[in-house]
Amino acid sequence: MNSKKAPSAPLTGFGTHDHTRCKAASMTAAEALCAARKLQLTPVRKRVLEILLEAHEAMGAYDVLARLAAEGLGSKPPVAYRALGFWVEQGLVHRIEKLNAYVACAHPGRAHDAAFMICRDCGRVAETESQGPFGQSAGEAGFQIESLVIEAEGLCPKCIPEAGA
Amino acid sequence: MNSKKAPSAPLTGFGTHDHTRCKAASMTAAEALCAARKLQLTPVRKRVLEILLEAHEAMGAYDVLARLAAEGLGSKPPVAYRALGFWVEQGLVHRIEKLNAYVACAHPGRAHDAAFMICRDCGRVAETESQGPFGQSAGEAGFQIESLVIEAEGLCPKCIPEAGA
DNA sequence: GGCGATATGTTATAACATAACAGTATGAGT
DNA sequence: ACTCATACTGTTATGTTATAACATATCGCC
Repeated sequence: MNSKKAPSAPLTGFGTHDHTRCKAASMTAAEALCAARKLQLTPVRKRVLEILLEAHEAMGAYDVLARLAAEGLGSKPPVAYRALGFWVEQGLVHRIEKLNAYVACAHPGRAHDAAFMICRDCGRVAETESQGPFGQSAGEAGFQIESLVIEAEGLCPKCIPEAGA
Repeated sequence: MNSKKAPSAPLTGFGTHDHTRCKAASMTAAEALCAARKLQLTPVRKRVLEILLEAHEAMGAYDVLARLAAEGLGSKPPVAYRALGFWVEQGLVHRIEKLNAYVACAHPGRAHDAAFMICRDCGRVAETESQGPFGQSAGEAGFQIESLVIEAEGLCPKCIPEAGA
């Protein structure tokens, strides 16, 4: 009985917000970042980030690719994977392992370990920041953490029976 | 310059231990669990769990399948995926999202949210328990968590230059 | 011994990802 | 301007992971 409803308004968190502004802010952050790190903000890269920001949702690599292809910007998987990989490296896009999907970072410009809440009903994804899930145990084990995946699956406020809208 | 060395001794954590005993204990736990929940411990299911316990390492579904096939226990992907899915549902096997792989639970019989440390050099995986990575934020957001993925990638003690063996 | 439920066997294909190499653009140094 | 090195994109081909759908078998129960 999953509703599989499409989001009625674009959102990445579970609340709404001024999306035009957030998109513009992210693109500005991307430009600044590329300039600072002497990286090329090429048409494919730029467009891939825009696509994710416009969707404001987690998208599969092939979904991104389809949009690129529709615009004549590359039609083969490596084109999409390379651009996505570029942004993931730069921290402006996160990969959601549980979904094999990619989402634009909600906090560009700030270094952070992202944590995600994934609604199994509507599919929306909200990004928050991690609270250091390993406590002392990684340090005690002598393990040197380089990257972190934190993803919760469950029901978002709108999809919880009763409590939802 | 990654060494890609195979583990010299079987281990799931980064330390060694009495593996024969841990395997037997897990199989006993599995039998008890199936009896308690009135689930069938069929040959395929049993063998899949044994394979993971013997490997004592994260294995891909197709690796598990290859071993099943070698023993005449099923040669097509769904056979392996179903048995793995069964154990994941029962909590005796965890899926490592970052590796698309499966590993026998190191703490069978205890309900827990698992967290993993994955060495990017030697590929070994250690299981610990989670510290609740979302703090208040999931509750505040009204998100109802049903399952949790926590995976750190980095260097295990043996693979850290200087500090290692 | 027939029925429902559960599990396995099998075919086929979907979905996700990358290796390898060819071509193109850009920028630095001369 | 020329040439070289570097970085990016285009393309082919293939590898890897996963599941839908349906057929067959097995088991417990009445």
